[in-house]
Parts: sequence; C-alpha cells; structure tokens
Amino acid sequence: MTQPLDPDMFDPICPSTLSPFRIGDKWAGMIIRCLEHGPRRFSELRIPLRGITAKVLTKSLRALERDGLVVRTAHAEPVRRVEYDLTPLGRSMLGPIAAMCAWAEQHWDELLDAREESLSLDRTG
Amino acid sequence: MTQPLDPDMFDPICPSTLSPFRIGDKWAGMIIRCLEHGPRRFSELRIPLRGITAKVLTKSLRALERDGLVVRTAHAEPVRRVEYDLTPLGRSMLGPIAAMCAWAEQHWDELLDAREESLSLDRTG
DNA sequence: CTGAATCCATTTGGATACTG
DNA sequence: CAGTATCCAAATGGATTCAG
Repeated sequence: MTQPLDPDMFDPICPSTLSPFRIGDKWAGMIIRCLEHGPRRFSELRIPLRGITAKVLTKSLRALERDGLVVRTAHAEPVRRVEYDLTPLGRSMLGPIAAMCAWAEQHWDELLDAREESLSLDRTG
Repeated sequence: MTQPLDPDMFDPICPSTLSPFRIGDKWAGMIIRCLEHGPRRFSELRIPLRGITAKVLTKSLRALERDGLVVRTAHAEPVRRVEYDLTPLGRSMLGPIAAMCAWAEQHWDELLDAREESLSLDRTG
C-alpha cells in the first residue's frame, strides 16, 4: 500500500550539511524519514539514499536497531526479504525532526548568507 | 549581571551520546546553551566544558561564527578580553534545542532499555 | 537479495608546547 | 588571556570483493 520511495527525495545538490542539526550518523535522519510511511526493504532504502554502500547502510541500521528506533524483520521466503520499520520510539522522533527541518527551511537564507559573508571576509579581510 | 556558569552544568557521568540528536560538532550544542543567558568569555566557556582544549574550543567557536550563530567581540583593554554571544539566528535555535532535550529526557529510559537489551542479546543470543 | 570482510582516505578530537 | 602550531589516535564513511 505504501508508495515507492522517490529516488530524488533527498536533493543531492542541496547542501544539507548546512543544517546545524543532525540525527545520529550521516544517514540516520534520512533513513527515519524513509520509514515514515511504513516498512521498507533493505534494497528499497538504497534508492533514495543515492550511492550508499551496503556496508554503511547496514551499520547505520544496526545502530538504529540498537537504540530501539527501528526493528528488523527477516521474512522466511523463497527470495530473501528483510524489512525495516520504525518502532513507536522511532516514530516519536518524527515530531522533533519536523521541527528541526522547519527551522532549517525557515533560516536557510540566513545560513547561506552567513557562509557567503564569511567566505568573502576570508578573501578581502 | 549574568551568573557564572555552573562547572557541573554538563554531567560528565550522563552519557549524552545516548541522545540521537546532535547540534553541529561535539561541543556546539553545549556552547550554545552556555551562551543562553548572555555573552561569555573564552576562558569562562572552558569551565563547564570540562577539559576542552583551547584548540578544539576555538575551532568549534569559529564554525559557529561562520554559520552566523555566534558573534565574537574582542574588547580593547589592558587585559585581553574576548566575548562570544549568540546572534538572533543562534538564539532562534534555543527553541528546537529545548524540544530535542525534552524528547531525550522523556525517552531516556527507553533508550537505556534498548541499549541494555541489545547488549544482553549480544551475550545470550 | 542482504549482507560480511577487507582495505583505505578523510575527518574529528585531543595532547602538548609555544606566543602576543 | 586567548589563542596558534604540531603531532597523533580513533572514528567515520566509502570502495571493492566475496558469500549464504
């Protein structure tokens, strides 16, 4: 029932590193957002997470599991199939995460301006 | 007028790494909270930031400055005196930060439980 | 398909010594 | 006092190869 993940859900151009907020490791925040609308398979997560390697995705997922934010379910089927889903605890993070994103969106221009200004100061001053 | 910073303002026992949220680098979040009630001097910041080296504190402050979250003011006086203060942009982060802290406080036990359980699973399973 | 294993470059943070 | 300069260990993330 859940829609497939948009491959462009995370704009590769947009320097999200601009946001001072971070969730866990480099990918954790994006993974959580990928799970927002229901469980996802390992290979499914790799689509929007452009170019993440299996090793890194595994490590990130294991960390989320260890912290009780995500559950892993291995389905016994002819073709191997593993799904990851948010726990209630993980889901409870969506609110704060949305607040962080709202702040970042709201202050994006100021952040960009500050960086540009500091760059020009480096050059001229 | 501002009170001196509490040296124990950040409990060294409490594993704040437990919180999945992070602001900038390792120290940025704590620095911002230190500046909540007014400007602070370089050496003043080092008190609650137990054992931070001058180099690391400088680097962290420069990053906050570059992002427009903090301003640095060097006062021309007999004794050298430099103060750091939050910009309006930096101050606007206090809300989201408080939300993150509230979430962490509220779910602390669940986070601890999840870690402990994953540890015991490592041992037994 | 869902990883694990190995190797490697970069980044991060800290220890220490020195300076205007 | 408020840094800077060097050196260094550990962590992070990625590339590549292999496996059940």
